Amino acid sequence: MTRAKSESDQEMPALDQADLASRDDDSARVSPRRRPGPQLKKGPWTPTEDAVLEAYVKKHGVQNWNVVQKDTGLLRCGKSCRLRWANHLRPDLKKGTFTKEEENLIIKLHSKMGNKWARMAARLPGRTDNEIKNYWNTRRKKCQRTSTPIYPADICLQASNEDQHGSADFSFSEKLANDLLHGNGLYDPSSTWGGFIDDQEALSYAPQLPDVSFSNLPALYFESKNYGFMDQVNQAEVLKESEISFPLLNAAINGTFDGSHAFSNGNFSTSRPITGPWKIELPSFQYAGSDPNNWSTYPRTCAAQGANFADPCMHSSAAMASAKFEHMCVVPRNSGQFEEPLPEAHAVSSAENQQLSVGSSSASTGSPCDAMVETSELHLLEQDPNLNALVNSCFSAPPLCQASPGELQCSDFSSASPVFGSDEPAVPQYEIGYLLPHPEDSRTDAFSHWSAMPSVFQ
DNA sequence: AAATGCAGCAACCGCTTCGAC
DNA sequence: GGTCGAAGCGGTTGCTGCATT
Repeated sequence: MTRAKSESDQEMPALDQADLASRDDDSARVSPRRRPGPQLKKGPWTPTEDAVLEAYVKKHGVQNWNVVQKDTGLLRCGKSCRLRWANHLRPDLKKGTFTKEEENLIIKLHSKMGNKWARMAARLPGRTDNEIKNYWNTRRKKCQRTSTPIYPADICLQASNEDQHGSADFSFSEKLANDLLHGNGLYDPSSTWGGFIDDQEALSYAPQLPDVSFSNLPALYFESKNYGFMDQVNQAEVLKESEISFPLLNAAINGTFDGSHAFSNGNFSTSRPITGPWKIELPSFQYAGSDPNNWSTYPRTCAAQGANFADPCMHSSAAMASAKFEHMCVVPRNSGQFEEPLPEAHAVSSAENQQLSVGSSSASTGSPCDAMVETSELHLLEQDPNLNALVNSCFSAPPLCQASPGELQCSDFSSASPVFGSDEPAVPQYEIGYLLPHPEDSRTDAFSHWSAMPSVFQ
C-alpha cells in the first residue's frame, strides 16, 4: 500500500549505512528485542531500504537472507528481507487489483484448497500468498456483511466439473472436500433442501463422502501424503519406512488383517477396539477452534444458525441441508467461520462423525443455540427419513457413538490412552475418543485430526 | 472542519518443514 | 538419529487513507 510513501524519506537515497542507520532514530520502529548485534528495524520499509535490498539481490541473487542483512547493512532480519523481496520487490510481481479472472480462480482454488495461500499463489503468476490471503479475508468480511455466499454457485460448479473431467490436478482428497462442499449448500443459495435430497446429482456426491472403505485406506494415506504418483510397491515401501505404525494400513496393503472386528462389510468401523501398536503423529493442519470447549458444539451451533437463518450467509433452504450435514461433522471450523471449505479430513470424517454429532447433542457448552439444537435441529437427522436413508446408504459402519451424551468426552485419547507411550497393551478407545480429543488438550488443532479417522494418515 | 469508523494492506510473529552437519 | 539454522507458511496485528457523520 502506501505505508512506505507515508515515510518522510520519499527521495531516492544514497545507499550507505549511515543513511540507513540515521533512519532508525524513529525508536518506535526499532524492535524492542535485545539481540546481539545491531538492533533491527521493524515497520514499513523505506525506499532506501528497498533500493539496497533490490540492488543486492539483483547482484547476488537470492541465497541466504541472513547474509543479505549482514552484507548490506540493512537493519532488517533476513526473514524480513525475504518477505519484502517476495511480496514487493520481485520483478515478476503483478501490481494492482485482482482481475475478475484472478478473483474467480481464487474462489475456485479456495473452495478446493482452503487457506493454502502459497499453493494458490503458485497458480496465480505474479501474485503473492499475502495478497491472496488479504484478498480473501477482505472478501470474507464483505460477504459476511452483505449476507452473500462466499462461494458463488457458478464458480464452484465449474470447479467441480473440471474435477470430474480430470482437468484439474487436485488430489483425490481435495476432490472429496469439494464433493462435500456440494452437499453443504453454502455456495449455492438457489438450491433447496428438498431439491437436494431429490437431486440425483447432489445425491451422487454423498456416497463419496464416506469412501473410507478398508481397501481405500492406503490410497487415502498416500493421497494425503502426496504419494499419489507412486505405485503400490513404492507406497508399501514408504509405508514400511514410515514412522507410522498403522496396522490397518499395513493390513490393507498386505492384504491381511487379523485384528479385531473393526471392519464391517468392508468398511472401516470405529465402533470396536483395534488392538496393536498405534503411533500416530499429530499433523500440522491447523483447524483450531479458539475455544476447546466449544469445538465439539460448534457445528451444531452453526447448524442451528443455519436452520434459523441466523447466519446471514445461510439464508436459503439449502442452509438446512448444510445444517444437517454439519451435524455430521464435529470438526471445529477455523475461527468458527462459516465459509471454510471442507478440507480432506473434514470431508471423510463427516460421514463417520455424523452419528456422533447427533449423539453428542447434550455435550453442550451453554451456547445460546444449544437449546435450539436440542429441541429442533438435533434430531432432524434421525427424524428425516430421506436424510436418514441417505446417510444409512452412505455409511454402513455401525454407529460411532452409542454412549449417552454425558459420556461423550470420556476418552482422553491424546493423553491417557495406552496407545501413546504406555507399556500396557493398547486398546484405543477411539470409539469416541479419537473423534473427541480431550477438551483440555491445548493443541486445539489436534482436534481436527482426531475428528476424522482418515486424517490420521496425514 | 473535525471526529470517528472502517476497509485494505504491509509487516510481524510463531510455528512447521527442510536440509546440512 | 539429533541438533541447528534457514526458509516457508499461515494467522494476526497495526497502520494508513478514505468515507461517513
